[in-house]
Amino acid sequence: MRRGVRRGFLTRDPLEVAPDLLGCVLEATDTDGVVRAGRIVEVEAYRGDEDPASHAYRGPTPRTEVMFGPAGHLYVYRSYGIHWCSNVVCGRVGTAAAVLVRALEPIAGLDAMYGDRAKARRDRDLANGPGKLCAALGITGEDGGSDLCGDTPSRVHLLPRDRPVGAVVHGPRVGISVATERLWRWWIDGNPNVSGSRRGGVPIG
DNA sequence: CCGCCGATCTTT
DNA sequence: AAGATCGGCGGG
Repeated sequence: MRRGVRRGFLTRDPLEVAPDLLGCVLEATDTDGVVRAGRIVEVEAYRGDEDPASHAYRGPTPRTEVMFGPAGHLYVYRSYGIHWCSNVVCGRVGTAAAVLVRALEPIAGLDAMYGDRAKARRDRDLANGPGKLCAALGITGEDGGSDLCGDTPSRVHLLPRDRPVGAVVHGPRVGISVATERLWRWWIDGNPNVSGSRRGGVPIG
């Protein structure tokens, strides 16, 4: 049977998908067979064709190719030569929409996560940033293109919400120098696992 | 708590 | 040459 969210849930505009991903669970089975998982608490939307902050803004390249494909796959990129970062591809084939997963609340495999996050002292330090959560789940460039919906074999999956999500706020995306006026970052208000720069949030709606 | 900066790889 | 980051260090 299928494991993961329905692909149709992701075949929408990233501005709709992003807040809907809060509370969903990102899960990865590591090389020892240990399941590591966390609840998504912070996301950012990137809309390739008209978004100068998107890696896909200038059209497809070998790196960004997966973003132009079907929704529900994983786009992984190298950040500052050191970290890996994970995005959920969404939207229709031919568009380059994606949602960057910025932070998780760890819920399974915490002991294994500490093994790959030597600097973490508390649970909330394990995955409170896009590079940290990839390390915590053991996601690398080799996982790029994985099917998160589970229709084809994959060690990384995106699962539906397992509980209601509290108040959601949004604000500017982190670490970009263009299109900073767009409030395309969403997070769960007050959640201790949200990444460092969480100021400036305003209620949505 | 805050700001600065180096590490190190991919793309332009 | 710059970047969708992180963590160590120094100062307040």
